[in-house]
Formats: sequence, C-alpha cells, structure tokens
Amino acid sequence: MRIGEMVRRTGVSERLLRYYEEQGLLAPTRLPSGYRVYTDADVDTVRRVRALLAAGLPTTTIAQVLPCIRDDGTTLAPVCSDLVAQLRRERDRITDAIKELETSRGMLDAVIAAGPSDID
DNA sequence: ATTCTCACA
DNA sequence: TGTGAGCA
Repeated sequence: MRIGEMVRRTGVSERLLRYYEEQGLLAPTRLPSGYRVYTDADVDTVRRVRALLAAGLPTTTIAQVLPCIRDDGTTLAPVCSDLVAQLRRERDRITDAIKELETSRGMLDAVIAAGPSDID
C-alpha cells in the first residue's frame, strides 16, 4: 500500500510517517516513481512506535528495539541482549514520571476539594 | 488525484 | 509537526 492508505489505517499523518522513516523506524520500499510502498507489517510497526513514543522512549532507542521484537509482537529476539539494560533504565525513568504525576494529581485533588462548589 | 522533496510569517 | 510550493 502507498502512504495514503497508511494514513487511513494508522491515523498517523504523512508528515510523521516520513519522519519515522527518516528516524529509521520504518523502511518502506520505493516504486520506480519514488512513491513509498508499505506492508501490513508496517501498520503494526507504527502502532508499536506510537506506544513506545507515548512511553517517552526516544526514537533512537525505538529504532534499536523494533528489530528485536518478534513477529508476535511480544517476544524478544536473541540479537538484543545488551538492549535490556538500556530498557531497564527507561523503565526506571517511567517509574519516576509516574511518581511525579501522582503528586501533581494529589495537588489538583486538594485544590478541587477546596473549591467553592465543585460541580463539574 | 497522489505522492515527493524542501523550506518556514 | 503543520503547511504550502512546484514537480512528476
């Protein structure tokens, strides 16, 4: 499929799709016309990229992780053993982020509770 | 009609 | 990351 269908199937803009490619997250083939050609697997890849990006992982790390994810989407491939250490650090960073968000929520809860008439 | 690259009030 | 220009 070409980029137009990818946009429809992933909800990701052409701009971003091309950006992901630039970052080494996607590797569509090209038609003699220069048009990009994506596969069904690329649709799944974009979903994973979105999830990893939402988790705060930098595109450079995602580019390293993607080739390690088995086709089933859960298992890890053997070629990426050292990557586990890096991912553990990312995991810790996410844990800290959650902690910060929890305190922020706590502050908002206090402000809301102190409000005049908390209708909405 | 679609996609491509490049550039930025 | 959006938007628009100028092509193929």
